[in-house]
Amino acid sequence: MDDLAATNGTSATNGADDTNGGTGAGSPAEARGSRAQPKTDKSEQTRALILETAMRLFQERGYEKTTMRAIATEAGVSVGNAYYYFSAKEFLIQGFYDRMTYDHAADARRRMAHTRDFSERLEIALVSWLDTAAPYHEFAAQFFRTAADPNSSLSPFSNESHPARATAVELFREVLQGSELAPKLDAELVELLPDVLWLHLMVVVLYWVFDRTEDTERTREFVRRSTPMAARVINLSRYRVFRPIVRDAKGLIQDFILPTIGKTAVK
Amino acid sequence: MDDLAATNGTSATNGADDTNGGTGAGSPAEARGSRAQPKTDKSEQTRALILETAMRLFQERGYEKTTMRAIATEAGVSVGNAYYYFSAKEFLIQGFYDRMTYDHAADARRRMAHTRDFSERLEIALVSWLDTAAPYHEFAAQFFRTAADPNSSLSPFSNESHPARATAVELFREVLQGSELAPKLDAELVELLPDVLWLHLMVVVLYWVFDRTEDTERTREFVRRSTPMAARVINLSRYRVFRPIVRDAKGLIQDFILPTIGKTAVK
DNA sequence: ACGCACACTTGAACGCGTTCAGTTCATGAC
DNA sequence: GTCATGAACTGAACGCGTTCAAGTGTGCGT
Repeated sequence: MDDLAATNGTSATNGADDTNGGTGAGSPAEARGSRAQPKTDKSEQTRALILETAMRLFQERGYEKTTMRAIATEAGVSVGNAYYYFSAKEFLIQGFYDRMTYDHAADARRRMAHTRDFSERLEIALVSWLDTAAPYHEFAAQFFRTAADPNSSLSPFSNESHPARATAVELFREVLQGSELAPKLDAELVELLPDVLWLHLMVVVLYWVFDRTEDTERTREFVRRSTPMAARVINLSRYRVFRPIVRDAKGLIQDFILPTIGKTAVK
Repeated sequence: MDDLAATNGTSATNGADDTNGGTGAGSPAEARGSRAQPKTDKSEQTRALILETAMRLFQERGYEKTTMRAIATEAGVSVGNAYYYFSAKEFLIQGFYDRMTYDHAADARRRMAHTRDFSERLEIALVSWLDTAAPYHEFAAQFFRTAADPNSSLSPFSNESHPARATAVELFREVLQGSELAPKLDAELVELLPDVLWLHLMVVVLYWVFDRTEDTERTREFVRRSTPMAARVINLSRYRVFRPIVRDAKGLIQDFILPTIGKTAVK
């Protein structure tokens, strides 16, 4: 946990969506999470220091109980300075979220390398998320509340940019592509599935957030049970009987789900 | 909109879940949304006045921009008094939510009375919700954020009591029971489906909250498309080929979904 | 009539997230 | 060197949700 946000950085974070893109017709002069580009090393260090301190305090006391004043004091800066780097408290979560997504993807890749069984790979990917997120379960609830705000840039859906989602979807593409199932499916479905599997993860996350059992054992059981079923449904989709219903489902996903999470429908 | 919360009351709201039930093992001494039972008429009037004022201001300015001070001033009471009736700002939403659920159920029943086609009845129920909720779309986002907090009693899941959910589930039971489909399904499925259909509504609500199109046209299109598909899936479940997968799905729902939303699994 | 209990009401005060007018500091131009 | 520019930083102040010690009223027992 100490290494969280240790590599401060722009990693794969923001590109150049400031100059054009979504900002045009949106709400006027909406403040972004932080400054566009750091000018100095020192700046970058301060930013990292604040983020690190915040993460530590969040874990120690929870999100709501950690005050901006406490973060600033503990980091040895002023409140105003913290706001210079993170334009609101919730943007501190953004850094945390990006980092965790990255860690999860790395861990899942490592763990599922040994098998080509789709169901197993999917389960590994999901369980890996639960393990990665475990230390933060306590304050995840409070942070989830923020993420559920459609106006917040923290929402897992929409709000252009947010490369964390792309990272996660990419992981699920690999879950599928690395399995023996992928070659058996038609190309269009292979194209669609990663996003659907990511949605599966979102459902698991939702379940996890509300899970009050020891070590979130209930969610883990849920994953163990739901994963083979998902695999079975996908597998069955190859058969003729299911053709029409699969077609409908694909249409629904293409027209209504993907656009919502910021993809243009496959033409 | 003027008539919202006009009939102040306990309508079908709380019964007698104060004396026993869920409070036992829960968090210690958690404050309930308001006092248990009103002692006087005047009390009831004041409460209604505050709720009415709050709802009006929420619609005029949005949830966050409406301050407790403004509500109190506008209603001609003190801030403290507002807190005497609603122990937090979010509990004002509770009143709003209860009321809307009730209105929705009444409207949906009226509208679907003329048909016995399941798909049509389901669509009517969903569209009815969209129509009922339409005036509040603007501030629903902010209120949804609150509802997503697992610790909040506003969460649509869990948190025992909350008769609003029971009302909604009951509506979907009628959607099914009043259709020609119900007699064709096995009893167990008929038992399960209302809750699943309610989940369907929750998905629609989620979609709706994020919907920025004019008159939430996109969500309406989503309902038009997803409803027949849901009907088809349920209809197909009767056939032999699907027997094993339906069994699995039922198991998953019984063991993992229903308990989460406060039902004991059907034995 | 008295007083007592308790529902009801008040508004100042607390701690918080956030803002902003200002100060410090580093860097490049001359 | 010195000075201008703007990034980096400061902390008092604002508005908010919420709390609480203290009031006011009302009905009931005696």
